[in-house]
Amino acid sequence: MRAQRPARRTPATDALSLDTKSRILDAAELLFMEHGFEATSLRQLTAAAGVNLAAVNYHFGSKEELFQAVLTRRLDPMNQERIDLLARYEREAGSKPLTCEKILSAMLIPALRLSRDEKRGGKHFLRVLGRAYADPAPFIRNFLSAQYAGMIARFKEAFLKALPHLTKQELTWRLHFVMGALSYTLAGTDSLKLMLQVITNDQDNDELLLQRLAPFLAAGLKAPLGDAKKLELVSGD
Amino acid sequence: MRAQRPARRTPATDALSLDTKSRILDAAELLFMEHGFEATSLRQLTAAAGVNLAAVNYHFGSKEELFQAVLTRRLDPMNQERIDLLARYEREAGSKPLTCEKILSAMLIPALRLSRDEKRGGKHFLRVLGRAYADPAPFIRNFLSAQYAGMIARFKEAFLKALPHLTKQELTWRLHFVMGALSYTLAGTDSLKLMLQVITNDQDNDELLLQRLAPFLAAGLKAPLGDAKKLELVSGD
DNA sequence: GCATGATTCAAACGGGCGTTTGAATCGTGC
DNA sequence: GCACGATTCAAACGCCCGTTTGAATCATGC
Repeated sequence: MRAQRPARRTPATDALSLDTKSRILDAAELLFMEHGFEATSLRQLTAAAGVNLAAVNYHFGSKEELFQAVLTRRLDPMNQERIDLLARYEREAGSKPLTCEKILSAMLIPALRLSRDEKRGGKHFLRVLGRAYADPAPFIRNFLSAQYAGMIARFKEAFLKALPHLTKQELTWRLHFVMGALSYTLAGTDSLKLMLQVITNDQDNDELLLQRLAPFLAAGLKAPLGDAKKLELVSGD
Repeated sequence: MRAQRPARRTPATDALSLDTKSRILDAAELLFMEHGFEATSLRQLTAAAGVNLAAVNYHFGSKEELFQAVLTRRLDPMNQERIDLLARYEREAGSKPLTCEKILSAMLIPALRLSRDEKRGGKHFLRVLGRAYADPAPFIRNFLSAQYAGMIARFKEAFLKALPHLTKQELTWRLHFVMGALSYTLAGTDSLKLMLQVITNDQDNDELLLQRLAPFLAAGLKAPLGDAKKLELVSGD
């Protein structure tokens, strides 16, 4: 029933006359960001893409598979870029262990590059991704853990060398916090900016943002092990 | 059309025979956590609560207003508890400024208390909340910024005193990161635990978690101001 | 220039959605 | 013990959903 892609291409003179598949992916990226997965209907999506309603099921199979395609289109290259950058840093450092900041850079820079690249969906995609992290739908959760498993394992190994005072378990938690702050920050809904009264007119916004995030995360990662007595559920007064 | 609450109460001998309103709120909290707002239908919700389909519209007006009621029921007391705890700490400290860790405790402890209180919805609510942070629906975003404005302003003021080396703007960003790591962590979907291969059998899970989160966040908040040259978008090799 | 398979299209399918309605029931104050 | 407002209930309303269908159109290889 599904087709192999034929060799046909529209002459690339008009940037708007892309593949049907690409037009669907672009419209989906935008609308999933604006309204979320559940609240975006295939009717408004195909209308925005200028394609027939049935095209999504024809090219992607289902709405869920379309969502996974939206994610994988950007996420696979970004995570590969992270791994490659980390490998390059390690090569350049020779036998010396990388600093925590350097490893963090290998995580943040590809995300920042993507966010600034309007031709690759820019910020739209990162918002969709940040929202997907919090989505309880099983097909999303399974997809994301599969997508991230390799990259996370690779970076955990690198951080372990850079932070020898941490146990494996402690590092796992701290990486969890890092991912939290990162996804929350990159997904950055406007309401939260409003909530914190951040002024965000600037276009180089994200660059400034990551320059602030990196020292924060590096300090957190390097923190000494906690006393396990700092937080007490004191009830009486 | 809407009614004032009458004095009627079922005899509290049976914990399951609550108000219709409370039963709806409890079922909504659970289902919104499991499936999200959009993916939860009023039919399954009212069936789970054991009430008539029309009861949601009768008691709350609409599905959206029900969602706000679910949030406000827990969030208002929790944020008030945070403010009160901070005030108590300040009183106890006299004229000395609070430490960063102490202020953080005032933020984290009420959340931890709530998360461990099964009678107040326990973890369910915090997941709903974490997910709401990432939701693009305007009615949710406006509601959340209104709910948080007072609490955040109060804590920002306290942190400013504890961290005199930070500018107001820098602190705003760091609080943004703190909220990100906190909400992501408390919302903690299982997929992310899976992704990071965290073993989470323990029931006192959340307590351990916050004991790890607090030193991480404190270190991040106390970090020296960044160089603004650490992150470079180097492209060539 | 026709056969073939890929793609597009309009239309319809069955079903679930949030909300409304108006009558039945309940609980209380008089 | 009755009147009245609060609450519950079954049923229906109108609408939009994701998906499927089968015919029309297109692009290509022979």
